[in-house]
Amino acid sequence: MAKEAKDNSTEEKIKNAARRIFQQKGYAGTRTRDIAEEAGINLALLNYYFRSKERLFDLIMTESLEEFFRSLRSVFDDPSTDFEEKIRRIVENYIDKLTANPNLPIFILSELRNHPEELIKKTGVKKVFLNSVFIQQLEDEIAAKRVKPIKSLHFIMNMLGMTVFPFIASPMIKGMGNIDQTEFENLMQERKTLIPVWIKMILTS
Amino acid sequence: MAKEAKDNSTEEKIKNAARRIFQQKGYAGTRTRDIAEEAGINLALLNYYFRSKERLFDLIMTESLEEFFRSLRSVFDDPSTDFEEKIRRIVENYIDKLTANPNLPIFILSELRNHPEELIKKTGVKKVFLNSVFIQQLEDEIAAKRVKPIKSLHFIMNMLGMTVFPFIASPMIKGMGNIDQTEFENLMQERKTLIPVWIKMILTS
DNA sequence: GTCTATAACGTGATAGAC
DNA sequence: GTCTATCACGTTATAGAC
Repeated sequence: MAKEAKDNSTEEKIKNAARRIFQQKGYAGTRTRDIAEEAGINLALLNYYFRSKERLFDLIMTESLEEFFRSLRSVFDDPSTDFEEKIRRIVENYIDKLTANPNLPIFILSELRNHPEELIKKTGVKKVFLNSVFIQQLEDEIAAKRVKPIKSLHFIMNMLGMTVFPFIASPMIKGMGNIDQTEFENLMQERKTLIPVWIKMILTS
Repeated sequence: MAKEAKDNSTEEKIKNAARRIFQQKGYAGTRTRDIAEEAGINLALLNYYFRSKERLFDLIMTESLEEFFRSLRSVFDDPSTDFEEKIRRIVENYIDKLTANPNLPIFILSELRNHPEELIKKTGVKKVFLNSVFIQQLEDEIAAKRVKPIKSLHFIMNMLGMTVFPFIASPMIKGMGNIDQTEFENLMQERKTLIPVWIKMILTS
């Protein structure tokens, strides 16, 4: 073997630790010592590889955004699926990603509070949504009177609200329903099929 | 005048400054010096009145939770309004409160990440929701077959998701739609009447 | 590349004059 | 009650040996 597996290199170990802790505690709440300990390395190595806490954070944030929006963009702009199929895929995609990584949305949205303009740019969020095939298909459905008129932003807020909000509020939801993590995840699996049905009801009834 | 107006007392000035900054930057991201400056007083006074950053934070958090859940609880448990009326009032109540205080949900939910158990207790969230008149009315509607069966938690996630999520994600929403704060608030006003209609569609169509 | 030791700095908190 | 000055400590970052 000429090289180590990427995941075991020191650099990757630090990045993985940093990702976990930054996403859980946010930038200000994270100490570089925690990252070093989580990575099983010495604190000095963090600065050796990444120069500073801030640069490491920017790297993690950029990768998180990139990784999260890339797959969504591919669904939004897939010309080979119709409107309803896209809804199903988007909901499924989000629920799978957030089940695997429940802290991601609140991490992104918390940090967004403090650096809105700059992070919005990085997400490329305008291109992903406003000019997407998906939104065009929604407008086509409305024009053809196959669905009732609705503003694109209202539609998006409904779909993302129903899908993403439960993850953001999961401690609250679990408290309200007296359920544990497993039961919560089961509910979210149910929502994969329920949300597209509900959205269709909103658009047609 | 025997007493100063409450809002102008030094103690209140510090509390108001602390509320603004804690809610915007979170506990870890806030420096006591920022609070002092925002309040227009000296740093030492903060400790004179509130003993420590942590005690001041606990006070702000407790009051934020209390203030936020008290009015909701009164709607959830009002025996004089029917099911549909409660939906309208809850949505309206949330949208009004969050329009006035948009940082509140992400503040609470971010800090909840780090102290779930303890904050859940303070909210009294179990009593507010699970045993509320509102949820009982939902179950009655289902039993009487006036609405289709739906799990209470799914129902709550939908209602809160549609209502609260846009505020949490507002920088993202504004970026997506290329809209400013005023247009965003107009959309939220529209949602006051739209969301109850959408929820009804989900329950009956 | 990796470590130990430490410098440099920021932040929460307090002492003490007024 | 309010201020200035300062302490005590924790954290980021670096120097330097290996």
